[in-house]
Formats: sequence, structure tokens, C-alpha cells
Amino acid sequence: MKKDVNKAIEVLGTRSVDLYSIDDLKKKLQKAARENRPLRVKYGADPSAPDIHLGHVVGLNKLREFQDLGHTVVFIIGDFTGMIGDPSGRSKTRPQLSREEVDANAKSYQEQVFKILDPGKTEVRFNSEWFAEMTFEEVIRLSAKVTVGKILQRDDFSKRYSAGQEISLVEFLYPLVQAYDSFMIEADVEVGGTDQLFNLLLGRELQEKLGQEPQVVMTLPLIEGLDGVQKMSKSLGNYIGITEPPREIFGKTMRINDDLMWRYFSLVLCMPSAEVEALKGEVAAGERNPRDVKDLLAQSIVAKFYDDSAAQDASAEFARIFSQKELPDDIPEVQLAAADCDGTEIGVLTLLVKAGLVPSNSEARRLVLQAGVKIDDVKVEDPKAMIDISSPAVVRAGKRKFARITLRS
RNA sequence: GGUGGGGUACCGAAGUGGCCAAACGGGGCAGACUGUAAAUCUGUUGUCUUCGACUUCGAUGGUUCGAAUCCAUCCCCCACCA
Repeated sequence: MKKDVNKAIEVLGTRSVDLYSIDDLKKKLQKAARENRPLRVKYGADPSAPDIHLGHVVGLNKLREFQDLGHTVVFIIGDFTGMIGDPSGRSKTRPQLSREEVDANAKSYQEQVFKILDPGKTEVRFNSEWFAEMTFEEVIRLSAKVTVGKILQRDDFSKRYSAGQEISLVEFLYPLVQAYDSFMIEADVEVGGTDQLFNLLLGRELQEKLGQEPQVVMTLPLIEGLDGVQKMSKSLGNYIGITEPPREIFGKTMRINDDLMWRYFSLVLCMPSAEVEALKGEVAAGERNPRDVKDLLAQSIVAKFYDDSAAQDASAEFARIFSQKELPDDIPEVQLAAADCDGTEIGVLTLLVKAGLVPSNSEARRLVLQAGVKIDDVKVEDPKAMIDISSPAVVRAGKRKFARITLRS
């Protein structure tokens, strides 16, 4: 374990938003060094959305830093809470999951997480371990430790409460559940997004009330998603998943706002702020082209989850399609039955639908009228046009969708 | 239990008898431009055999030449009071 506490504080403090408290962290680090006992760093995962995306990566990076300093990450999978979900059914982000779903998600979680974390320094725990056996009496005793006023302090609760919106008792209980996790695993530190601040702090308080040394709470920025405004999340569909194909990750990264790049450099790639500022300066001064910088970002992100060659391939492919407007190197083949055709000819609209490039005829018509359809590199602008597919034809629908059509004899 | 407010297209939200396939915003899609799937601008965004037809505004039934809009019943949601 690294013994230089000041250095550790410097590393760990980078990118964090809140840290309660730096003194506690320092003490814990000193104690850990003295006793040669790694700190237990908690991170809670919600098993309802098993796709890890760049938003999670921000936290995982921080955990990795703890591990590199010799500490242990306790990765908690909230399987118990996942199976309860939010039975009021109001919250779409808390679906009720079956045991099988939870298990499958948990498994996939672990596989993904170890793209960043060191498995040798990670302890995976399930919170059903302690909650499944809890009696109602214990639940009530536990709930006596926290007041309603306390829970109402949480920002979104107080807003909803004063706006006259409903808050279910389940929601009220969830922070307590998380806090209890901290107690059970004897967390020294808990890391989470800024939206978790209240819950993390509650863990700190609860530990203290139950006679345990309170955890240090560290929050990290929430990264904005592809829309550039809302936080990256699966339910909003504005995310880049780390298991997506390299070309997809690359393309999606190229789609973010130029202004957002810097945050990705810093939060996803952990680039030191001096370097980020330097890059930013070069772009502002016109010395570097924002596209090239974004290309660097996108390649680096792909390389982080795959490797350099995947990154280069994705970049080259992107340039081919969007800069040179050429065809991609792997166009999906679609065979059409002769029965769908009029001899060897077929209407464009039917063709687009049958090839699975658009969901409906009307959609196909719009696309054609908007000059978004090309067949063998020739624009088709008449929705009634008949296309001869006696020899294979390459259809391009919009910028990103392609198909090579052949006629099945 | 009582009172009041609601349920409209992917989302948010107008519309209270015909001009409503339904304003507006967001999102999506397309085009232009560009070194970018950035930004910006423009168009588009129910379905179909598209100069026309059909199905949509919680559900069902009704009034009417005509309903998202009126009536009845029902289902669901929310707040407040008890």
C-alpha cells in the first residue's frame, strides 16, 4: 500500500465535487498506512440497468484510483432492492425484477466493471445477504434512527413535498436501505454521483449512530449525455455504453457537442486538468481543429475499452463514411424474395421497408422526398420510382443506414 | 369518507362542437453547410394503394349532419380536508 498520504489525497481529491471530509479521509489514510490495512471503498450499483455507460465510468475511475493506492473496493449489487423495485410502479427507473433477471444483470455488471476495476482488489457483495433475513422488528428499530425531517432535507423530496407531489413511503425508505449497506460492510469511504450526496451522507450518519466510524463521502460530477444537457442515463437514451461496438462508441462520441469534449477528457479519460486546458487553448487559438481533438477523444475512449487497433479502425471508418461520404466496409446484406417484386423491379418505398431500413411506408416516403435515399450512389427522389434489383444494389437511407440488396431466386 | 384537479401523439404541453391528424417546446429523422453523427439554418415527425382514404386525444355507450371537445357509465392518477 502506498504510504504517502498527501500524495494520495491529491490524487483522490481530483475531479471530486464534494468530500466530507478531507480531514477524515486524511485520518483514515494515515491509519490505513499505519496498520497496513486497506480502506474499504463502497460503491453501490443498481441492478435494473445492466449496461455500464460513461456516466458510471466516472465513478469507476475513481475507484480504480483507490485500488491503485492499495485499497479495496466493495462493489455492492442492490439485488434485494432491485427485486422490490418501486411497487407503486410510478418510477420507471425502478422496475421490479425477478431473481433470474437480477442474477443475469449482476453477472453482466461484474464482467463490465472489471474492464476498469482490478478484480483482485474488489469484493462483490449483494445486499440481500443482510436484508433478506431482516425481521420487521429490526426494520422498525432501524427506522427509528432517522427522522422524517431528516429525509425531507433531501433536495428532490423537499421540492416535491412543497409542490404537493406524492412521495411514496418506499422512496422514503430507500436512502435508509443504502445507508444500512454502508454499515453492514463497514465502509470507510463511499463514492457516488452528486445526485447521491444525501444518501451517502445518511450512510455516514447512520454508521455513527450505530457506533461505527463514519464513512468518508465523496461525490463525483455527473457527466452530460449525448444531448449535452441532461445527465447520461440509460432511460434517457443519451448514453454511450462501454460494451457497445467500437465504431458505435466512436461515432457517438463524435456526436457530442464540441463544448462537452473537455469534460469527457477529464472525467472519462482522467486527463489532468492542465493538459485539458492546454488542448482547449490550442483549439481556441485555432492551432488545432476541434474535429481532430474530438477524434483523439473518441479514439482514446475506444482504446480504453478495446484497444488501439479498434480505435484506429473506428476512426478510419468514420472518416470514410462522413468525411469522404463513401460506403462503409461492411454493408449488411438483405435478400428479397421474388414474390415481393414486380419481375426484377420493386418500388423504392417497398424496398426500403422490406430491407428493414425504415419502419413504415410513410417513413420511407418522407425519406425519399427529403432526398435521403441513394441507390448505387444515385439519389432517388420519386417515391414511385421502380428499382431494378436483378443485380445487387446498395441502398443508402440517410447518413447511417445501408443495405446491399440482392434478389433471391 | 369528503372536496377539488387531472388522463391528448415518443416526452412535456395547448386545444372545450366543424377551419383538428390535432398549436407550441423538447426529442427523433432528413437536407444544406462544415474539417465533426459539433454548432447553425431549413424541412419533417399516425398509417395506407397519399392530390384521396383510414385509425388516433383513458374505456365503453350516447346526443349531433358533424365530437379530443357535449351527455352517461366505468377505469386510472394526483392534491387537499377528515
